[in-house]
Order: sequence, then structure tokens, then C-alpha cells
Amino acid sequence: MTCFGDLLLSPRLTVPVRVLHVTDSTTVRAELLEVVEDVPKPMTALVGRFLPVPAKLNLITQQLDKGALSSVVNGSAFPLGSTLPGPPKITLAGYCDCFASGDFCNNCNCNNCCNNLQHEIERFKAIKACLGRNPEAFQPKIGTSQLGDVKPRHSKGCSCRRSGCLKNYCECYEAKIMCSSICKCIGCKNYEESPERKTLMSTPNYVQSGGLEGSHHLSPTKFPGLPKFSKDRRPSSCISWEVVEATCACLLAQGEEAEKEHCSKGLAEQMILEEFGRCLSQILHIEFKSKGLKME
DNA sequence: GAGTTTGAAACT
DNA sequence: CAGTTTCAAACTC
Repeated sequence: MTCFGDLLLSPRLTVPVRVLHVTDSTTVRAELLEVVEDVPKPMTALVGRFLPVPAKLNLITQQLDKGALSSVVNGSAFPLGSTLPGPPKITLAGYCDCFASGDFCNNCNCNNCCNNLQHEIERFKAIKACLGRNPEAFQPKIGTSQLGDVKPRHSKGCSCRRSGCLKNYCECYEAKIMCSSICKCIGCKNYEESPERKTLMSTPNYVQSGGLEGSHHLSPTKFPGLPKFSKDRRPSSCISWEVVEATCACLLAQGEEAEKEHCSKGLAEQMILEEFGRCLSQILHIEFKSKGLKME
């Protein structure tokens, strides 16, 4: 059996794969055809929160859940923009914080939640549909518009009408950035010279209520590039933001080393995958240790 | 805590 | 693309 297709690891990460063979009734063996170069921030996809990755990682191939892979490996199964049978569940739409930020729901209060591994196929369909409507649906909304820009800005701009862009209803204000020319807001007071804005900034509660120093409390829906560690949604897993960043750094370092040594593309890919294997192994080790479990 | 307001996302 | 509906978060009382 040889089958080519794209494996949707997360809303922001599609990896071309070749299915080699079905190892047993529950797993398939697939080869990653392309090294992940543009690693998005939510590396959680790669470290096992989006797909069940077994403790023992084959360096070149991964064993993936059959349902998950077979459902997405064939691009024709869920073509971009395909319609969903019936209305999508709320937890599989942009209204849901977790879904919009590319994560699974975890300890949320949602009803009939489908944003979990039990509804993986439905979830992948929803992601495809979402990306069909808006290819940048899962991209962070705040960033620099072009290279060389110093100030971050909202990628789409806000459309506020009544808040004057000086309340947290406004995505720009919530991110503590100025509204820009791409905003479609009416009666905007969120600009550099705005006296109302200056008054607001001088109030003692400004930082506490979401100023730059409190930026980790930003809504993950609106700013999916940020980790959701605010309030009562601390992850139960050891895959913290620091772990994710460290993993990214390790992979990048390995890539740079391969480049420095003028390795072939194939060898560079293998080096990065091996590094990823080591990272994953360490993460799993910590995870198991924290739960008092033993690794096989 | 309940009700209202707000604006993004989804829908038509 | 524009108007409308739905939704969850922000806000007010």
C-alpha cells in the first residue's frame, strides 16, 4: 500500500506524508516527506496533543492513529471548502477559544464538546472548512504587517462602532496596540495622540487590566499565537509554553547546525527529526514522571 | 450572578 | 460584498 497525501497535524501545520503500510488494525506507518521548516508556535501539534504519538518514536516514521491519518491523508476526502453535514458544533467554530487557537478543549465548560480526540474526524473537517473560508483563520491576528515594521498591528484591523476602540471589545485595544489604517472602526480614539487614550493609560488600573505587562491574559481566541495559560485554564500537561519554545529552539539549532556543516537536505531532515525524537522523548519522560507513570 | 452590550465569526 | 444572525466575552448593575 502506498498512498500520498497531506497530514493535517494542526490548523497551521500540514505535512506531506506517504502511507507505507498498515501495521495492525489500529495503526498505520507513514513517512514524513518533508521536514517542517516553518515551525509554527503551537508546537503542541508535534508533541502529541493533536495526534496520539506513542512513547517510542521511530525517527523517520511515526505511528499514527489509523482513523486520524486515513481521514485526512487523502486530500479528496475533505476538499477545502467542502460543506459539512448539518451545522458545525460551536466548539468546532471560531467562537470557541480552544478551537480557534488550534487546541483541543480541556477542562472547559462547553456543552456537547466536539473539540477533542473522540471527534477527531469531525474536527479535521471543521478545520478544513474554517481554512476554506479564511486561509489565515488560525494565524495570529497581531503581528508586524511587513518586514522592517517595528510596531505590531492587527492583521485585519478592527471594526468597532461604539466602543471608541478604548474598551476590550476592541481587538486592537485588547492587544494594547494602536488602530491602523486597515481598521474600519468608527469614532476611533485608539491612536497615538488621542487625549482619551492618554487619560486611560495614565489610570493606575491600566497595566493590571490588560496592559503590556499583563499581555499573557490576552484572549487566546483573538490571539492564537499566545499560550492559554491565563486564569483557570492552566494546562494539566507538562507541555508548557516554555517546553514548546525550548523544543522549537532545539529544532532550529539543529537545522542551523546542519546548514553550517553543509549537510544534504536529506541528512538535515534526519538530524532535525532525530533532535525532535530526543525532545519528544524528554517531554514524555517528564510527563510520565509527573504522573507517576513508568515509560515502556 | 444576572442582564446588557459589544464586535468577531458565521451565515445568507 | 453587504446585511443579518449567532456567539462568547466584556461590561454594568
